[in-house]
Amino acid sequence: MDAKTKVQCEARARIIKALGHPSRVHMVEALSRGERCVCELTEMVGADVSTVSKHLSVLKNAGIVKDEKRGSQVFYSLRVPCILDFFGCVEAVLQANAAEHNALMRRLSCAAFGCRTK
Amino acid sequence: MDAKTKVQCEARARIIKALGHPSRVHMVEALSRGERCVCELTEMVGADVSTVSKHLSVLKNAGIVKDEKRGSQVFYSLRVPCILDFFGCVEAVLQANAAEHNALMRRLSCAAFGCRTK
DNA sequence: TGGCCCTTTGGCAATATTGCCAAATGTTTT
DNA sequence: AAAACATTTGGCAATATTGCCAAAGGGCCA
Repeated sequence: MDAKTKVQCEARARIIKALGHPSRVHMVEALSRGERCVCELTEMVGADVSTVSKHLSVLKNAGIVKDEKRGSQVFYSLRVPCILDFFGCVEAVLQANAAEHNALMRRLSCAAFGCRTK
Repeated sequence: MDAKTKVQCEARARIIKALGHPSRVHMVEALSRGERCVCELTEMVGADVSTVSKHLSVLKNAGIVKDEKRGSQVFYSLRVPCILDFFGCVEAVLQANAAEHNALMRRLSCAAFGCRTK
């Protein structure tokens, strides 16, 4: 793998990795519907404020969200709207997984109860 | 966060996380251009075969790729084509990051050399 | 059968991530 | 100024990820 490709893959992976956590997925999804302050996100996620703050800084360092201080609160919002394309494809993978799971279940129950397969 | 949302976010994060590694990004990108055997991917990534095999099993467990054994080789391919939408958005984030980085550099060099800003 | 590929698995040490508490910082209110 | 609130940071233990080596299948061919 040549040096340039390596740097490129690392840059991409860094961004994707930042999205790879349940709480962060949840927060990004909420942010796609509009800005939120840390307190709102904290309430939503149900973890310690400090934990949420650190999650947000991961997203911020990756360039996925931006923050804006207003008074004593900090509001976060998506920096790039297309993040949702992401989730569209994730959904497609999940559906494929579910379909396969169903097929497996069908086969298993055929094996157990002796239904006829081609 | 209610139980259903939690499960949903975990499922999504699991898939995204599987893509969050430089070697895996590289491999998925290659696979988007067609199937590849483990040996090809190994050569491409430049790591130990066992390492590559483990990366592939991460992608497979997430439902991102599928494998097919032919003779003594195993060929991997994408299971869901839209994975590329992913990279499209990642690219957008990278560009936003680069733009911001440039703006920062401009400001810094103004500060250092005293150019005029509005 | 024996030897040679291709691939996966087990094991392990190095490293990174996560989440909480406590404490620090900055802001608004009393 | 003190109290109350919103957020970030430092520290730390628990956990997960990563990558190599060694070893274990399977398949192919002489």
